[in-house]
Amino acid sequence: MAIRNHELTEAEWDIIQVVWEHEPCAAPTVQEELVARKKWTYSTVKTLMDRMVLKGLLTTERIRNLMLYRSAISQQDAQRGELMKAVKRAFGGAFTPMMQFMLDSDTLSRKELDDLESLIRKKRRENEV
Amino acid sequence: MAIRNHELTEAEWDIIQVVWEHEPCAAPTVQEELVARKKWTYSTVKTLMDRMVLKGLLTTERIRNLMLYRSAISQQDAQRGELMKAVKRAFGGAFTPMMQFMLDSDTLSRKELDDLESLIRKKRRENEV
DNA sequence: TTGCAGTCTTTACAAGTGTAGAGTAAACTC
DNA sequence: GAGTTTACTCTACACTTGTAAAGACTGCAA
Repeated sequence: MAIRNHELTEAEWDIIQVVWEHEPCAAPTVQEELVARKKWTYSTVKTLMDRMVLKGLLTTERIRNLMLYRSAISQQDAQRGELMKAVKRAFGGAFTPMMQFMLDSDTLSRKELDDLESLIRKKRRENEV
Repeated sequence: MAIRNHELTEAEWDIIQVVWEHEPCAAPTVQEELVARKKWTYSTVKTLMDRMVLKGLLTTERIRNLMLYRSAISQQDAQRGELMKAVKRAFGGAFTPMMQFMLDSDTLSRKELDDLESLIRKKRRENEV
């Protein structure tokens, strides 16, 4: 099973996030969940979801005449894909320059810096064991 | 001057990177630089570049009958935009979860972890001064 | 002064993305 | 069982993105 590059579009991100939270779920559920933020009609959501099935991002199961959707990729995989894409495009594929950039460019708040440092410490302790 | 969200497409990234390196430069220069990797014809490159001018990503200056291009956004801005987009889409807009993810998911090598740690130390020292 | 080399302009087109209306079918309601 | 609701299917359309051919212009070389 190859490591596939899961690239989601903006709209697909909105949808799959609702699916992760509610799966298995039907298209109307997703639409209701998103209508406030996105003002999408049912048709729009349903079309997007069906296209995602074609792409292998969601799966369906028909129960009588209700269509249930599930995610076909994990949140982790999608997150990794998105992150990789950014690193590849903007930083030549290497993480260290990206880190460098974040640290140098006031992208991170002081709090975030603190958090990051303690995350690393923790990680390091785990590894040493 | 608002903080614009500079979102570049894949092809636009390829092009602007050459422009950053050579600016001011003409379209044929960019095409020659990219033809090995991308196999784009002159027409393709020129079309992409002109669209980028319309979008405000590049600027032009006509010198006699040569068109010179310059980037209209800095590499930093573009990098930040790309990073922000990923963080926004995949991690709810917060950096700490993204860091957490990288540390937890074997996205980073040991070397990268080391680098990161020393980057942070350095940053911290600078801040304390 | 005619043609060639280099550059630019115009136009096009297929695939992907966001968006949705209209029609249909099943199911609940009275 | 007829009407209303709910969900689904089919079709469409505009915009963006990647890709490029064809034609036009211009300045230098012979």
